[in-house]
Amino acid sequence: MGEIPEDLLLDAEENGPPASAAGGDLALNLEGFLPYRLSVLTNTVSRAIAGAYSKRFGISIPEWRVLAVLGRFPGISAKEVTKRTAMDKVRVSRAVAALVRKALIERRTDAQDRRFSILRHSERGHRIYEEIVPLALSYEKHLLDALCDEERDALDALLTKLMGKARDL
Amino acid sequence: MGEIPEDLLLDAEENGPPASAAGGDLALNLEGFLPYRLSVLTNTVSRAIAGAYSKRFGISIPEWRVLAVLGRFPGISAKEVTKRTAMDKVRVSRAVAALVRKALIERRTDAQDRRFSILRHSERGHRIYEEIVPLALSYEKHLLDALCDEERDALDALLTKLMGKARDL
DNA sequence: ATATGTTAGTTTCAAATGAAACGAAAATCA
DNA sequence: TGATTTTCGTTTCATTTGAAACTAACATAT
Repeated sequence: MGEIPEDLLLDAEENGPPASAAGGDLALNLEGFLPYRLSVLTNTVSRAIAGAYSKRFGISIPEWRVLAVLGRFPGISAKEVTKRTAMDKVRVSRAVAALVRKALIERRTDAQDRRFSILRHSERGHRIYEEIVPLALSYEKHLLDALCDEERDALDALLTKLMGKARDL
Repeated sequence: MGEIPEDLLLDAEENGPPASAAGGDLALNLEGFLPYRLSVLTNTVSRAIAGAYSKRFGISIPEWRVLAVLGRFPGISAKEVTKRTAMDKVRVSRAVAALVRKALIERRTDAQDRRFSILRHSERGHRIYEEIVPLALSYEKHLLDALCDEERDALDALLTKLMGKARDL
């Protein structure tokens, strides 16, 4: 997404009101439109975090996600990673391939069912993981610093509710 | 992003606890990690809305965003679109080119400063815009149906606060 | 005036993306 | 047993993406 404008969430009328307000009462002002606000916030956050590790460790966002989920669930298959990261299988496949190439994870084949892979951190991958986790957590903490305890609980509940609704198209 | 797993925001331990909890106390569980939750929610929402118009009207998400912002601010330049959509100038340039090609917007050159373009809906573009706006709004309404009035106000405030924090890396 | 710098917008090029087709392994059915 | 279907994961291919280089127009400084 690139540049984040300085005035996105500020006064929408700074450049004068729209010349025509689009027909009737229907008008969509992007600045206040929930899906749009979510999108801008998410991209801003993702970029900030990625910026903190992508250059330094030479890994992409999908690669970091795989590393992150393997930190909590060592030994799971690519299919499991798919479910736990909400990435599609092509992305996971490529991220896993890249991490194997960089020797940050190890891949075995499940002897019981040879369609499944068994993925876990390599030693070096685990060290990198342990370096990135505090970065990620501290950025999350930075974000949450804006909120008091009640607000955090409210946010948690709101995101859960919205996610529930978003799922049923 | 593709497939959204069914159990993403549910019990993280359904497949048994992690074999090892990643060294010390630092542990990042993606399911509860705010940036990740935002990302999944945003992608789910964006895809749902895009699905409602992209096939039917043959326009992409960036194109729709340009159309949307021109609905509220007819006659602005590509630079202005860039600021109001939070898209980088390359994306805007291509979206504008595509919309011009499809005759959904008209592009003139500002006589005062010939570097600037002047963009506005064509008749056909405006009709499409007026068809999509209710779709977008109804999806937003669907999302917000999950919340009561107080929750909506809370969400609004929370997003504003988070955006403020997200901006200062 | 002429040089230097800045801004709006486009193009280039290499990388990321995902739908669809694919191969291999396992499960189900005959 | 052999045939069909399903599942895990990879590959292919066409599209999308964005950083960097570029052009054109304007601004500023000398």
